[in-house]
Amino acid sequence: MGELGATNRTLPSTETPERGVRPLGPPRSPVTLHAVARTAGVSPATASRALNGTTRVREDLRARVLAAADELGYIPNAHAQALASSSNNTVGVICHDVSDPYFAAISSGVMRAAAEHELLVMLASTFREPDREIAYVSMLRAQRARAILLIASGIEDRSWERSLDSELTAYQNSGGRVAVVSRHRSLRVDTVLPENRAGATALARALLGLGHREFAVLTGPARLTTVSDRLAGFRAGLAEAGIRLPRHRVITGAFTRDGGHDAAVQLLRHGDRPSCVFAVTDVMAVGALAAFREHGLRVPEDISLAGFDDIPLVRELTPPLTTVALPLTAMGHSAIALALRAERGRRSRVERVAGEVVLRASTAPPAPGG
Amino acid sequence: MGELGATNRTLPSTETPERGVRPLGPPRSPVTLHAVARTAGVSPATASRALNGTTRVREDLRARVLAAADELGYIPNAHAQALASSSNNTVGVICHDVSDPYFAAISSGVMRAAAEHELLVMLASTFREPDREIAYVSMLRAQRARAILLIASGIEDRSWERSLDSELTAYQNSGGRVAVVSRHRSLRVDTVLPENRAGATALARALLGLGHREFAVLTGPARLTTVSDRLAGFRAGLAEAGIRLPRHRVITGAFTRDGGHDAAVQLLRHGDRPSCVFAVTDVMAVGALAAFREHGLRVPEDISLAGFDDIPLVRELTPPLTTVALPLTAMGHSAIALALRAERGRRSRVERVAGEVVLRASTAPPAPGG
DNA sequence: CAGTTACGGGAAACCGCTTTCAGAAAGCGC
DNA sequence: GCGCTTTCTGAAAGCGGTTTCCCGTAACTG
Repeated sequence: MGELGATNRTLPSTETPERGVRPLGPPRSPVTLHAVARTAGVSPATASRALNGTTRVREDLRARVLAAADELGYIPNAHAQALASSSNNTVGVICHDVSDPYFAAISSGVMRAAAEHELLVMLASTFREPDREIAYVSMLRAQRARAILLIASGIEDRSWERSLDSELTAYQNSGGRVAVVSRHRSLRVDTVLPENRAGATALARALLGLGHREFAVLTGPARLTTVSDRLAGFRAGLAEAGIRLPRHRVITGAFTRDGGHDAAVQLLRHGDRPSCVFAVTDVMAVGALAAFREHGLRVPEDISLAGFDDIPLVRELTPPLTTVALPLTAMGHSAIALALRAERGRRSRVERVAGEVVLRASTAPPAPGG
Repeated sequence: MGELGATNRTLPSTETPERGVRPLGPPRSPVTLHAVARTAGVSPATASRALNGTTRVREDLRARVLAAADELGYIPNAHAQALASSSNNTVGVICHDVSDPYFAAISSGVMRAAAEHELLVMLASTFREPDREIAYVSMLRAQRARAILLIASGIEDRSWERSLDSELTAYQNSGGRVAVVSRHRSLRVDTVLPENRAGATALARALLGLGHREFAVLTGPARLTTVSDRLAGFRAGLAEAGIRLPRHRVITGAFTRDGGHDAAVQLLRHGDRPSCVFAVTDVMAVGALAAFREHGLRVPEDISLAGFDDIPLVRELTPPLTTVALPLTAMGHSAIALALRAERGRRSRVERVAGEVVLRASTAPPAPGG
């Protein structure tokens, strides 16, 4: 493919005989720093200094350079800059699925922080394929990204995870910074981690406070600490009231809306119905809510439902969802801050963020006859 | 809310003089192609060729190079590659707000297409600040991105839009490709454009078919063709039944959930209530639904509500929203395809995608006593 | 007024890779 | 066995900047 000569208007008959590709202007070659320097009547070195302000430059020269740059429409070549200065201002963000509202909320904070720091964000979506995740880390390494953010990135397969870890370690050894949001990792990386246990325990207490005694939990892949912590925390909360969670009331599903839906369906198939269901993520809860409705159950009259995360969407549901609210946007923001601060020679560390139980209409005291 | 510094509990003593920054491995300098070539006993040129497969290389040499690269953990420097070959594989995507579900759905397709083409996506969020939009185009120019995608990017201010246009044109003149999704632009750019008029007209017909005669529309900024086309299409549909839309029944709000909410509130303040409301985007409809509920109106018993776009979220609402469904993910995918195809010397063009009316429970025949 | 010092600008090396260009080696026909 | 192609390989010239190093000049010192 014709990667070169991207601007060949003059090639008459190579490809199809289409004409008029370029509407206006000649195929002028890109304006380089040298060109700017020449029209300003200074050396490239001076032009560079004037543009970047790294060193004092006589005011009149500086003005001439700036004028020339402006006149020529000079745009520095970021690749050349990166190469020469061996530094750049890009960060990579890797997530499973850009359309997941959980990710969207976090990345909103990431984008804000990136804007504040004048960083360019390279976003990669793995579609939950582990090899893709590794490939992206590799690509970001090639780009010499200043930091890589793994958002809610969990690989369930042990061996894939190993290669991911080694890739990340290699990246760190070459000076890169890794920050993980909302996942525990064995690596020494900056981490923004919700208080999953405590949050789930608090939620359990709140639900107990409503009078519930019969619970079920819809969980995700057990290997993820997010799941196990929330489950453990919830169990701990129930235990305080002497309540145990029977095995058959813990249903595992995929970490998606449909996973929640299917888990809920499976639960209902049992016949015996808990009075209250906790889905370990809001996204799963959304699916569960739909499933309950399909089965003719009213929430919260027939069954209470609670989630975790407080993605914006759950406020629009009917009924709005009780959940453990996490400052998702702030978490994304923190991740960048952490990674950047780390650059200044800090050792990696974990920032824990608390969740807050928000009782909404999806939970209510159990029906008397329940 | 405290977007910054969310919850740092672990701060030991702010800027303490920490040691032991690099946990393992010496600060080995990055492995270059030359190093690979040296350990393979060939010239850098050959190493490059072996790695990239641009030219035939004797099999044993090729093997040695590959082995050396693997052993040394060689990762090419993308900047150097880009500089030397004056080409790269990055595309830029500019949107208002990454957490907007409309964007999320589209960008999901973008990411998929990017993965297929082995492209790296640089994502920029403008937060609806026009200067930011321009700044990002400039940054993407500096990065020599192969293409820039503008997703639902509309600037309401004329003068800002002019500078954006000139920036984009300059980019095109230097060989860049611009693709716009879901916005009409005067520039000669590749465009993926929904059939907003036809979709809205079809929706109007469907609503008329339910028996409605009293309508209101919640619109966005009038300068955006998305808005004006949908409004005009809706009007045209109503006109077929001899119905006109009174001025006071067309309320303008921001293109957001809250904008829809506020517009709905404003509408209700009028006292006289239409039997059916059309929000020009689903996102606005979500806000409107909430507003109706706050005012004690039942949807669809008291008032019907329809949207446009079919973002995934509206299926989870109660009632699910009637809307004009757009293949959002496919649109994002197309945008990349369009931009890439364009590189091969095609002139820019417009791809129109049809919307399909999906009647859900948020619309019903008007109440008899209406 | 001579001797330093400080300051700012230019030449050139270099960042890490790709890609001509030309030469060496190998293959071929006669 | 000789001359001509055909294949590969290596040397070297960039790609477009940044930055070191050095030098000329102006400013400062006694």
